[in-house]
Amino acid sequence: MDRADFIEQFEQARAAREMLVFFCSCEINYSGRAEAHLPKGDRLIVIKQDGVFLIHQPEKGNPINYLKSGAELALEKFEGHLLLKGKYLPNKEFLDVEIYTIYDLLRRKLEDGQQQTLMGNEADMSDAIRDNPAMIARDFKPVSREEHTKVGFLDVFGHDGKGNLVVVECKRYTAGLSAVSQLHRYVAKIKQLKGTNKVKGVLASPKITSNAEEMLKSYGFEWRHVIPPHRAARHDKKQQSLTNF
Amino acid sequence: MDRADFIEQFEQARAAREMLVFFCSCEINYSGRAEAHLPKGDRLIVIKQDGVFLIHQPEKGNPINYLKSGAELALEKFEGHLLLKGKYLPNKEFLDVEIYTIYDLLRRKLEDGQQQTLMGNEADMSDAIRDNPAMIARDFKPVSREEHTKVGFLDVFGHDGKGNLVVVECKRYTAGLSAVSQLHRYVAKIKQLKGTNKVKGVLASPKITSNAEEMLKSYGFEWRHVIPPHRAARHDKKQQSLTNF
DNA sequence: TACTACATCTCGCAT
DNA sequence: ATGCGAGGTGTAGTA
Repeated sequence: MDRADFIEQFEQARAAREMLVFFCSCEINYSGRAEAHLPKGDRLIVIKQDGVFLIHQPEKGNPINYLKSGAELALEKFEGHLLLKGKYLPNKEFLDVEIYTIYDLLRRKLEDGQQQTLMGNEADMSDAIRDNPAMIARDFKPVSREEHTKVGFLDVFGHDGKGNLVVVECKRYTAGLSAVSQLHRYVAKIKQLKGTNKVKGVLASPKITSNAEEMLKSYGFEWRHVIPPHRAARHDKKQQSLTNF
Repeated sequence: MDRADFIEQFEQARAAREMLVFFCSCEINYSGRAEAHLPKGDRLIVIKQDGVFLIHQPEKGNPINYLKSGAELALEKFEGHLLLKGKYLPNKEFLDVEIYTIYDLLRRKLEDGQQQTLMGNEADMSDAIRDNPAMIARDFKPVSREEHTKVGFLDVFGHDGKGNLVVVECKRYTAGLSAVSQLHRYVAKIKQLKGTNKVKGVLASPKITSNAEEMLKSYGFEWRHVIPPHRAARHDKKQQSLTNF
């Protein structure tokens, strides 16, 4: 594509707050949270209406370079080719793209005010536990869920019939060492805050690594095998009837 | 764009392993690690040569829906419109896109074998500490760096002149509670493994949150103010001469 | 703004 | 394949 034509398309797209995507050959320098350089190659460049700036290589899922929403963009001529300069000032980030060839370009105003509905996240898991406290223990009485406290963010918090406070940490996937550390932190804080040692820690997840289980036991905590609601719905019909009502 | 034309373009692009991007109006269902639904709206769809499948709304940086490299795609007619079905079998993930209108399309084989060079990551930071151990303590002697052990991944490990083992955990940015927990885990493991209590924990980062600092002190650990190399290069000329050699 | 934790996290590396 | 931790993580929610 002709250089002057590209400049015009770029300016019009930005002025109209349209989405702009193009294939090009380019070389990239990033400076900000790190320093990075990517030699010349073919890429897809996406510029969104809100300033989001994405550069994708032909493989792999993540953009190789990017700036966040709110970035400012400027296109200028530079030593016989084009220089597309992006900056995101809040983080002092700069993304400079030397563009050698523009192959193809699309631009369009996209209309989309929709939000995704999602189920099966960690909040849904703590919901299920609150509604079926027997998952944790016969005598477990949850009193709060997803609560931000001075202690931190407790997934489920309650007590049992023996005068123990109970802290439950949920993980949607295999719980590892960091999950145990997190639980340990919460339990320690609760002990300190309430001035008691009668605090139990429970980790609820569909799976746990052997190292994590060992560490969990060394702290005197317990693990409960809990399958997140949406997966229970597909893998276990009985579980579904428990968790979805 | 005409439906039959789109089908042909899609099939050709996939057969030739080209990158394919298009604007469309669509409705999306995802099932796999969670269950999600996104009502009809305008989006950018990107299909990469390796099967990466990205759907972007007109704002925000991350794709609203996606499948990873290796996904299989199939396009079929469905009740008067088109259905683009993606599946990623290793995780039993399914991404179905009902396409109502195709606005524009680009496809091209992109040639790019380049890799990004990056400096200023955590490894560079542990390098700098290894080369300037006085950053941690006058008498600190590093013996290893970036080492995978049974204990975990130790950024810098060494000893001081008083017979203490020293574990250093680096963070490129503000260290929070989880960084302290991580350090605590490493120190505990080292104590257990070496059968000694003479193990010191040091957290090195440019910043630390107040809660994290409090927790750090309660464990008897210490914090060192360390600026990652690439930022030191821009903010402190003296630091540059130390760290870049 | 600072702080915290989730994420359909992704990715690389080592076992 | 699993385990583990980094990431230019991004993003949401709260104090």
